[in-house]
Amino acid sequence: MSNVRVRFAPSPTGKPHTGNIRTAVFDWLFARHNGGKMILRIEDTDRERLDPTAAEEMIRALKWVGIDWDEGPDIGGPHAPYLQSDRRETHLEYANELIKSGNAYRCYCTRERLEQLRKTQEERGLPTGYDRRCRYLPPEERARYEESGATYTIRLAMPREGTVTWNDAVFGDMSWEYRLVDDQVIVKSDGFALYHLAATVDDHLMEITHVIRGEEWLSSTPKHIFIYHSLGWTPPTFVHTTHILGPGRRKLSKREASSEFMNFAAEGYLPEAVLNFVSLIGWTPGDDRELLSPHELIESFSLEGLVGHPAILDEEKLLWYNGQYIRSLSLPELAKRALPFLIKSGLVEQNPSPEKLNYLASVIALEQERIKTLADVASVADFFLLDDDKYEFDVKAVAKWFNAAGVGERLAWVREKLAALSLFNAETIEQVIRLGIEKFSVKPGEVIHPVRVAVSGRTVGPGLYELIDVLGRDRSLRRLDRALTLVSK
RNA sequence: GGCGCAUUCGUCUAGCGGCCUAGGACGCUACCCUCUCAAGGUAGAGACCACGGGUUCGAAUCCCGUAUGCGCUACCA
Repeated sequence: MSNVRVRFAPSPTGKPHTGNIRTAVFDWLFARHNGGKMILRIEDTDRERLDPTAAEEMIRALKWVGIDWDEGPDIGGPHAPYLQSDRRETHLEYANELIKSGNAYRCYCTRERLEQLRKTQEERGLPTGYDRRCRYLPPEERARYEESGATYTIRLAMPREGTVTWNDAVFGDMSWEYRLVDDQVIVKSDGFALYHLAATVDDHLMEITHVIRGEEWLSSTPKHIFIYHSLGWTPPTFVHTTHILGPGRRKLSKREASSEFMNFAAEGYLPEAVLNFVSLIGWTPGDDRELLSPHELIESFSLEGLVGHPAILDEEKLLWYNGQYIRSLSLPELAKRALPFLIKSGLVEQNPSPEKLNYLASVIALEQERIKTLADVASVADFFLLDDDKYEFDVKAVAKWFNAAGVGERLAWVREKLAALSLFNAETIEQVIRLGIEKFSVKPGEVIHPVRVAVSGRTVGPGLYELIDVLGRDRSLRRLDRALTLVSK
């Protein structure tokens, strides 16, 4: 399949949804796996729901997660335009062709009549749908409508009998009775084509070979196939992907942070982790691998691995992925990515000096295996960045370690020894602590823990010797002094 | 209501008739490592394969029914 062409066709009606992006990911992996083309098309035919910033945000989200495309509204391509509203004339052209061949017709019914119709159908427990009044309009009545200049929509004249079949790449052999399919409106009274027509025409004209889209489209595929056939075209392969659900197997609601895709970026997730995670929701490489680089994802991707049932997005697992990727990052890279989060939390100034950047790197080196998101750096390493008289002491930590007998004496002793050290590094610091343990004949923890609380304010964190080393002698001594004032005499 | 799709550990999934007394991962528990927290390592608990019928020498795997969930049923996508 070297001529594979797939398209991701979002409608710009709001913030990018995780489900949308996952579909884009599948498109992209499939295109790249086959050496085909990835096309971005913006389906903005719904002028009422249009959100002017949505397309940009979509592009930003796609780029963030690492997806690129070969043709699109931003870069053009051989099948331009890629903004669906710019293709209006083309859609109309084919709508008229459908009318000419008797596969579509103008419908003059008012919205009011349609609403009334639906209401009675619902009341009587009948299947809802258009009653095809205008399809069988007497010629003279039709002429009257035309002369009066009445507005109209264009509807598909669906076959009243027969069955349509196709092979869905995910769900396998599908078959549908045509008589159950409604005479769908394909052109609105405002002259814009509806999805069914627009997408079908564009997909064909853009030579799309595989239509990868959400399973909500499964039920309308018969309409699309009917359009393809009516126009004498060959339908593409349909690939209907199942939905991503929220906790409780409910639809991923806007309430869930994970539904809005770029929240992942804001929360400090790495794009490569998100890509890996999202790829594995509803798709499996077929083996036991969990950690796959973008390259490996592309290499392993196949339609056969697509799963036929919806999946719940498990944020705990995403967190694990993120931790894995954070630990695999080089130090400079991690520092670079964490910096914006530090700045945002006010721990680091806007344009830090090279010295500060250096210090940051050594801090992050100590915390790398302790964080799961970039945002965690701020909470876990704040004491490194706060002034020596500003970092906070954890109340419980103080209560536990500063009240024991002899703590003040040990802390003061350590303070003096550290001050006297000619060479100040993790190794010599450890020697001091060890010496203290021996001198006071106490358990290691009885020296180590109070010192840790003294210099960091808490009981958890990196190894004490490295911690003090990074903090530096002057700051450590100041902190020890500050802690001494808190120790019960 | 009609039509369609789905149903394996809490979660993501492997499985495409015998290799399954159902495998992996996240999470959970215990232990090891250790100055704490992590990370890492080891072990464990966790699924009567939704339920009921078939088909077959043999079914998680094929067929039918039921239940449940989801989707579609718009001049939204």
